[in-house]
Amino acid sequence: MTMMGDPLSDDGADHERLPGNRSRDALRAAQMYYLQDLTMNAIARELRTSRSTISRLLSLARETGLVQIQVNNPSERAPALEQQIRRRFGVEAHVVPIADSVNDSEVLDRVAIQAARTIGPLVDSNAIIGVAWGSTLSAVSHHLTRKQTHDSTIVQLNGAGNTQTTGITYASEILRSFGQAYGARVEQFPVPAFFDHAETKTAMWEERSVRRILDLQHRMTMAIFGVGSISAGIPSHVYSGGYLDREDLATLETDEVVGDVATMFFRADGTHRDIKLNSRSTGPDLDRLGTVRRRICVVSGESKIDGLRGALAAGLATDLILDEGSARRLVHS
Amino acid sequence: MTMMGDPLSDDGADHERLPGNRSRDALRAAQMYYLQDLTMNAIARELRTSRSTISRLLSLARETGLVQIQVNNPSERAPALEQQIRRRFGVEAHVVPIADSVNDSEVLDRVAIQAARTIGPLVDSNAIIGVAWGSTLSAVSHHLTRKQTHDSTIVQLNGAGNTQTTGITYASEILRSFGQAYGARVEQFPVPAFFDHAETKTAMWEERSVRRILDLQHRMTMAIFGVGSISAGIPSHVYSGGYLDREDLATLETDEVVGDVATMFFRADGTHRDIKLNSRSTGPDLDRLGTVRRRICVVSGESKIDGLRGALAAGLATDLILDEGSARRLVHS
DNA sequence: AACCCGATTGCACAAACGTGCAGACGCGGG
DNA sequence: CCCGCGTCTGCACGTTTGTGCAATCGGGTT
Repeated sequence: MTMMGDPLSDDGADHERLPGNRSRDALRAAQMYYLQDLTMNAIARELRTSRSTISRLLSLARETGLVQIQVNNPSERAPALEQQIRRRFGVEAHVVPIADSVNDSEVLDRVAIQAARTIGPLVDSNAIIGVAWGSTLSAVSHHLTRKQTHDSTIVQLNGAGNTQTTGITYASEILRSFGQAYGARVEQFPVPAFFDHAETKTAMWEERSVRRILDLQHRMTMAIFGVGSISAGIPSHVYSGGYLDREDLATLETDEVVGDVATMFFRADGTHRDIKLNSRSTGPDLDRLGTVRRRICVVSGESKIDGLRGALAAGLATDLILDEGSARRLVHS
Repeated sequence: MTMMGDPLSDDGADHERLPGNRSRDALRAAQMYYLQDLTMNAIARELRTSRSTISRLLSLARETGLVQIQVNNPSERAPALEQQIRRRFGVEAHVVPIADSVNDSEVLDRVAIQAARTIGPLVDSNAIIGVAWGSTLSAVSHHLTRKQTHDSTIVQLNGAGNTQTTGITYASEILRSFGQAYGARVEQFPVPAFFDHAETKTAMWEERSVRRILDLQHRMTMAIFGVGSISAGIPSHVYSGGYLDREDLATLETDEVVGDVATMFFRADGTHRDIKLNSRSTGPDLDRLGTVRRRICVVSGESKIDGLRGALAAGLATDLILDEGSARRLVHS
């Protein structure tokens, strides 16, 4: 059989180019597949192309957010764990079901996928979304599903430079993914994670280029972050990646820090007064963070539980996405 | 391998019975399948059961509305046909893509499936939903996806009795399906489709039992109906099912009727003054119908196009779900 | 015209999935 | 206790779907 030119578009009138003619075919195919329950074979016959093309069109439709699949947690009779967490900690919990047997890196991956799909529907136009960085957020960023929005902005929550690398590529990759998925502007925060001297921070915070970012953060409608936990078996990026020296780590211990969100530290009871490092950290003021409408915390792995407890005590999150094992440990003790 | 008792519920604490323990497993499975992209095999291993069970659990999850798949029509750059219809007729169009080659009964079926899935997301709690009857609505009713709502009511739009059968079973099956799918009360309208004497209707309309239904109809928040078309190749139920005698059909012609919605007739220009049969019909007053917030008209098959044109001229619908062929004929002439 | 390079297609095969069927289970009645 | 009946399970098979690969297309450049 020989080729024929673009057999799918049989209404060949207007050739608008940007939306991609392909995406219209994807919509057609998606309607037939998901709304009419035809098989790919049937669709292929009807659109005069091969089944594999349809398979690929459907992939496209899913990836670009044309098709949205949501699993709704029928409110009241949600799984026991989620209810308990909501009652005890006052956050909306999304527990990711995972058997205990799976290894940590797979847990992270699966939590990340589900987090990405849970976040998707919550994003809407004109949003200003603060995004932290770290291994958790990195994993999430790889699985975002696309969603078209107008005039949205992704803003970096805290600096990422350190003494060894500028950290820029790592953090900016994460931001870029978010921006691309939601069609949003990306605003990086080009400062180190920690200043060496608090005075430098004070000075920088007066710079107009910095104030622009701070202003965006001030107007955030949504924040997305993981937590760091000092006691973690595998310590977070922050505690091992060359951001802090021996002396810094010592002051954290003295200050009874249990964890951090976006490189701002807190204690087990949620307080953060007088924690020395915070005055040099570029993360958002935690009191102010607590006023953001929607604050989504993603946690994977039981080792982060101490940090998580602190973050919850501090009321940093409105929504919590975490694996089942951690959820169990959170309530069962 | 031998059986073990209920291997899926490993948290065997509370045995609430009504929600069905099974549905919790279905939720778990659905999350793993649709949100974490695991294969059924992997899920089966993790939940210690067979892949086929997972397959069935997922079916359940879809049927009961635990999983909702929606294909969104990215607003502005919607297919040309839908835009044209919206502009020319002022209704939100949902065109069901179908090649011209398929036969009429399959068209009906596929329009019905897609209609059911389009309606689903629009239904919400405290709704009062008026539902007509006819072959189109019957087909739709077979494909509704479940959705939990509180305090919703399904109310029959027009009587269904005729001289040969009471018509009750047919219409009531449709209503029952809707009620079950949305967890709603069902209010039947136990009157014939047409009274023999207009005075009887007037009298009945004063009865309290009837007034209760009329009152519900008055407070409708949504109405769902097909259209009848007199010129249809295959005439609608109404025109051939023993509801009307030869004389009635003659007066329709005299009155220049082109079609009906819920057994209320109208002309090509959308008017319905002085159409004699309407005074004996039990359908809703068309002027009043036009004030319902959401009015969904489902049409399949090009033969109904004349009736449809009349209905659109009368402004009876806010949303129109129809097959591609009809949509094309609607705009291309 | 000849060439090249990335995008797109259909093919073929492997992986994943749906479903009829027969056996196992739980429960109530004889 | 045994039997019957409806429900649920896993198996086996056929169907449906994903994907690496080679061929083809389109359009831009030398």
